[in-house]
Amino acid sequence: MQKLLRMTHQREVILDEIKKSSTHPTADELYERIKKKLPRISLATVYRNLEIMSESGLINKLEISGRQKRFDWDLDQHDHIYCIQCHRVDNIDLADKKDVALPADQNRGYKVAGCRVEFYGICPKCSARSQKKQKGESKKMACKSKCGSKELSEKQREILEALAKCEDACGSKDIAAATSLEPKQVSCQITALKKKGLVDSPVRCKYAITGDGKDALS
Amino acid sequence: MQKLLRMTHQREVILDEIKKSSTHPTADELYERIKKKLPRISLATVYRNLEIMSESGLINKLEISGRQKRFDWDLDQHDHIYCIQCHRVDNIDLADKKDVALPADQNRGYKVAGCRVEFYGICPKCSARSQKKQKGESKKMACKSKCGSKELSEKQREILEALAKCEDACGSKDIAAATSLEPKQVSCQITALKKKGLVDSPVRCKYAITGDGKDALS
DNA sequence: CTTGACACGGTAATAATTATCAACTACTTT
DNA sequence: AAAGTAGTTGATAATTATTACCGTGTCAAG
Repeated sequence: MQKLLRMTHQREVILDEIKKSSTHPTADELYERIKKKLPRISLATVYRNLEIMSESGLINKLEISGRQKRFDWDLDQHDHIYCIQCHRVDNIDLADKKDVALPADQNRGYKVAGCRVEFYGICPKCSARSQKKQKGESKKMACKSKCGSKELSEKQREILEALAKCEDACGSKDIAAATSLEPKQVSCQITALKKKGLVDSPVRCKYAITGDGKDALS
Repeated sequence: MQKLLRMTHQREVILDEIKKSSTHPTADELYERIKKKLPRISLATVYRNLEIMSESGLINKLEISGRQKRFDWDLDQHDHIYCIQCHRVDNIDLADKKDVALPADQNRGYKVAGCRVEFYGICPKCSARSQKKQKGESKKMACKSKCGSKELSEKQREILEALAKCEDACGSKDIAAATSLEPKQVSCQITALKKKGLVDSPVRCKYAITGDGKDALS
């Protein structure tokens, strides 16, 4: 029934790379690592083979809440804990998992195929990091993604540079004057910059650049 | 700390629509329903407000394995079971959930914020459906989504009719223009139609109706 | 040595979501 | 009430992660 699968060089290298990882790498992470050994490999090949290998039971595909899929060489039953900030995933071993059985009257007619228990929280690294810079409230922005909206548009950069020059907080009119942008555009961009945590508003309607904002400029 | 949020008409309607649903609708599903009441609303507004409302605790955002996010008006702690075929999500109530505590020696340094228990299986509708047509090999396609069936949705019929009128293959943009559907919807539906064999693609990115497709129209 | 199934790399397409932005509306201050 | 600021909206572009497509290449069986 199970089709024999050809063990190509690419597949060997992919499998090898997964077996080496203690974390649960994403397709993308694996691709980056594998490229060093097989510079000509295609991202599509990595995805394709991860899918094929997980279907044929050589590896496990993890579906952790709402993010990229991750792959695991450990085929034994175990559960996971993940970091809501950096999204790393670690293994956990739940001894009393069998207690979490679905009462028969609760299955709503489903043919139950399995159960996943997922813990979530903040990993050691992230809690260390957030202690360092707990001054900025930036809960969401903490490490939402590698480049998630960190990039500045031309207008935003212009505004930030203008703000960097001012010693104290200034109103959007001042900024508009300093940047040759229209006032309307300024207030719109200020909002965006505030969301990114690069600008804050110490007084109503006055804005100043934050530490992060200065960092973003350099 | 929590900013008061302005209850606009759009937000009212969105909230209202969620409260009405017994299922756990996706942003897209909500958009489709809301459009009937507010034809001018933008999909972005729906996404934006779902995010804002879940952040401010008016609704709950569900992160079920590897698919679209879903939204829930029920703020009480409860868990879910989902169908691995049609991806519907139902509530379950786990009395003995507290037994699934993470042993202190297992937390791997995480500050644990919570735990999610997810059951999965095949929902009553899907198991009924797969019994009926177990002849067809189609393992994956069995009932991948509502458009897995032989029935034509309104949109699909519209697209097929448009294609029937064209002599030669045309791109999805042309179809979108001819049908007054949004291009996104068109390409999604085209894919479904291709899988059903009612449409094929003689040239990359160009589509034409097949014999079966013509039959399906009559 | 042909044949055909499978696999590869490159790239376009897709799906879901998020970002940007100009126009607008609702609040606050005067 | 006027003026200005903050927050919202619709339209659309962009992004992220993944999958589909396609022409070419490889390998093993007949």
